[in-house]
Amino acid sequence: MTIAKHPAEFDDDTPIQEVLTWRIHQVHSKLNVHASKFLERTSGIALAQWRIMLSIGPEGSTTHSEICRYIAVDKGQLSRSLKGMIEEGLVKTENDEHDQRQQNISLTRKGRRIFRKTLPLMRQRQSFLVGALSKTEHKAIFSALNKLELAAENHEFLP
Amino acid sequence: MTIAKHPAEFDDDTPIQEVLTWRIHQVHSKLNVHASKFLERTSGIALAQWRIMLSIGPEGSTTHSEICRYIAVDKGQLSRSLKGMIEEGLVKTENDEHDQRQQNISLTRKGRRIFRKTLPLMRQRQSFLVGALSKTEHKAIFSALNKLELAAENHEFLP
DNA sequence: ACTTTATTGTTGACATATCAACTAAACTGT
DNA sequence: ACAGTTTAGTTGATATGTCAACAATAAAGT
Repeated sequence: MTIAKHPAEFDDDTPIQEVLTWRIHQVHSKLNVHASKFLERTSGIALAQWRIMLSIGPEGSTTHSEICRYIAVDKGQLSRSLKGMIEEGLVKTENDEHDQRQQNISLTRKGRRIFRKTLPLMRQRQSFLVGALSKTEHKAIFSALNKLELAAENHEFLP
Repeated sequence: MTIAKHPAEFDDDTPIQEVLTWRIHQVHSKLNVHASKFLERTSGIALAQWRIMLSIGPEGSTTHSEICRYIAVDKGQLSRSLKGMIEEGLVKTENDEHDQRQQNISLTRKGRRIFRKTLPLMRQRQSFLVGALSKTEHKAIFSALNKLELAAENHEFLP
């Protein structure tokens, strides 16, 4: 059997820095830091909060479970995040008339103000990041991500 | 100002599913789940533990700070992870003769056994994932990730 | 020599993620 | 009408990530 000769040589001639899943992990982490700082400084909100606000939208109202589906966040996590956001006055909830189990969630005036301010900034940021890529890279990274996602969901490779 | 008309429409005509950083977040998360399950089932170790073992290598010995640099993990986190791994008998430490501050970390016999078993499996997994990509996509995703990483580290876009 | 600074690793505090148990309400099928 | 099942959301337990304070040692500057 062949064995990595030195720390972080994942394959005989492939240092860990060139292992795809590792790269995704690293870049994801840095993008996260970047987004969090950016949001913190421009709007004083957390990344998780921004995603939730984006799910709700400035006018609309949604429910917990819709948000969960949309941004694929754990419902427990969401419940706690929303609690914080209500305390901060970003969102408000009211019980649904027709289904006593669910709540309609919407932005408060303050939440809307922040949303309107933040959306174009986040768009600019996205343009800045994507602007670093060529057309080819841009297309390729999306289709590559799609394929990786499918492969990761595929149980074929899970014992 | 233009505003998303509906939940999760990040840009006028761009649903959140097509926002690059969001896609990276999602795919990363699924790859993480996949890797964790895979490691759990094949070797009974956690992803963080595998990364650490990979940093140490089967023969070599390293220090905390080297591992931190290598896999970019927090030193506090690493300290705790190693404590667990020592309890589980995967790694051992001994004080460095020349520098009383640092410890030399190496795999135990058991750790080596698991490492040797796991490395080829993880390579296979990587091949499986990367095998889903075309040559073009493969090249493009790496260069795209590099550029995104640079852009994210760039402070130009941080207020 | 000796004061200052930098590095190594541990620990505490706190935020975030993941998973599972639980209650209440709504739906389903008989 | 009503037993069984599903769905909505809350809460608890536990793991992981992030950040800062700290003690011990080493290295650098004077």
